[in-house]
Amino acid sequence: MYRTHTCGELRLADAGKQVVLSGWVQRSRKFGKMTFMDLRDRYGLTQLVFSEEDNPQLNELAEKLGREFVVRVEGSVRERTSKNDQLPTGEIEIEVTTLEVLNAAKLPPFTIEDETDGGDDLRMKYRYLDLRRGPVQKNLIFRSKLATETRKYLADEGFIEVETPVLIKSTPEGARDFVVPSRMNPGQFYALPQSPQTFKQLLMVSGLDKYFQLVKCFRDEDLRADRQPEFTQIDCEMSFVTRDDVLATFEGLTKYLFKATLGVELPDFPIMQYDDAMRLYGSDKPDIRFGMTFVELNDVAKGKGFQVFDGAELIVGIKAEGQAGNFSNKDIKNLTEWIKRPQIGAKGLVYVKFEGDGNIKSSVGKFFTEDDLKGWGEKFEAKPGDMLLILSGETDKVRKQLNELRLEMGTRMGLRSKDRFEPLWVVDFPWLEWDEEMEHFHAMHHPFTSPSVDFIPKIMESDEFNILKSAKANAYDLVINGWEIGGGSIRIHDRKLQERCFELLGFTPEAAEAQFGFLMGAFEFGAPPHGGIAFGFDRLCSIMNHADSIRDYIAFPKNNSGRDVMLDAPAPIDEIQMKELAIAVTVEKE
RNA sequence: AGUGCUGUAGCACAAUGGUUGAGUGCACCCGACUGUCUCUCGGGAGGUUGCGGGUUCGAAUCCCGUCAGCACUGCCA
Repeated sequence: MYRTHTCGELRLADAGKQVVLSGWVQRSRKFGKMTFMDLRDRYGLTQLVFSEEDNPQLNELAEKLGREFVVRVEGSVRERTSKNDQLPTGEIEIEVTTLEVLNAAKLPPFTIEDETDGGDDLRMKYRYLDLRRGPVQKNLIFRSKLATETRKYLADEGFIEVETPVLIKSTPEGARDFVVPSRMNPGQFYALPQSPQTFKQLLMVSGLDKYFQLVKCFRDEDLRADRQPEFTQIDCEMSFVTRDDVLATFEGLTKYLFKATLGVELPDFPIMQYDDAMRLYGSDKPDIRFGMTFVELNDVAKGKGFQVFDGAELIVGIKAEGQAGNFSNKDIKNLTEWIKRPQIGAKGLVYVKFEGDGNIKSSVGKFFTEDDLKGWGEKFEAKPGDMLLILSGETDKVRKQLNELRLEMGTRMGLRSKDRFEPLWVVDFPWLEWDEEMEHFHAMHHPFTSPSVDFIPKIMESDEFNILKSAKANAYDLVINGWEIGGGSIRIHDRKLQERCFELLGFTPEAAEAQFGFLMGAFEFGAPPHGGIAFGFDRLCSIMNHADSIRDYIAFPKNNSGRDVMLDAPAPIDEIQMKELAIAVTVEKE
């Protein structure tokens, strides 16, 4: 027998028991004629004691054991003479009578401790050692708990989990597909799903009514701290529902998950129009933990002879409360440099300081009178001590830039508290987006998203650009603290509307039929109205725990360039394999 | 594809805007210690400064290239 107990469970009440423990040697401390050793497993640490006087051979063997040796010990539990109140098992120790080395261990490349000395890349190369560390195990345990609670809630709500295929068909729309060659069909390829979208819609046609799946999805796009090429979604679909039915169900799920795993009671989720989110926050995923909403100045700042503003499509600013005294000219200059970096790309930054003594200072003081600037202040309800930061330019760009500035100022002013979760729904996204370069529309969400009911007749009948562009999608995103956690929509379930949608997206009827004929065909056999949502599961784990990267919640993640550094994958394959698959490599590396 | 930061001992980092000896901490090895638990104390070993080239009397340091890691932009329907 390898063990009667784990390394985390023995207490003072167990004193006197004969026990068997197995685990890894965390660290040993030689102290004169005694040796203390911490034995570790997933459940905790237990101290082992060896004494040269009681058992010289055993003590000598114990002294030889290095870090991470795997051992099995027999012995008796006894009360410690000096206790350790930092440790759950700190009141007891094991007086070892038998010590068996199950496996020796080389010295690990970094210390396997909660506060490791290893850097990220080294830890990823030896991820199996990194995963021995408490904080990393804690993350995976959290993830497991979140998955269990998700299944529990959705099962109680009557959802059934259905597995959908991983080898499917490539579609050119949207993200790049990972592709798998077919040996039995030379020259042909499967694709890995970016999401089980069409399958879950077909399950609705089948009458399964409420479907969910914790499912791996794949996208062959560049990575970020919050983006991996393979990731997990809580994928759901429901029949005979309106938007508000879906929102209610998944607001319920989100609240339940926060309560069950973190003990956090979330407030009710406000619903924000996409247009308002863009106008007030410059983002479709606003961080509403703090205000500092945008105020537009076109009506009061134009026509005064300041050419930058006069030529701008939009003049818009934020108010940094009480910051007039905190930003020197040098600070403002640095902030201006920051926002002019190519990643943000603003042309310049205008400030107005309403100083505590009533003076007004501004970078555009020579173009505007004090009354002008006071007028701006009124729009912001600025008080003495406040500072305005103003950008101008093309509407879309300037909103995006000011969004970055707002978030940066929020961070600097300590307004983005990690203790608070502020969820909201963003709704009524545009249905179509005009692509200037390609000169055609593409779906903002995806081509199966239904337009809002009011727009359906117009879309079916009109080809007028402005009507099409103004159409709203019956789509919704869940945003928490400025992170997009999930998104979904009410789907199209009518063949004619779906055909019209593909037509607007530039598909020929033949191309639409070739790619999505199976779905449109299904719609003709009694498809119910339906809609759904998908949550980014990895992302949900990381935001719930304030992690910087979703990698912390993925057992074996890929690095920045999509490589698994532990496996050293991807890698070339054998000539024989290539031949069998009827494929050839034409370029080694670009 | 682009921009930025980083690369020095097993690990984390230091070394003036160029020259003398590339150091510190952790880990490791040896020794001392009967109540340690971040033990303590004494001693020791450990380096192609990512790689290639250039400038110079002299390069970890400056220049060019390259590779790798990270962050961001594009991209992610």
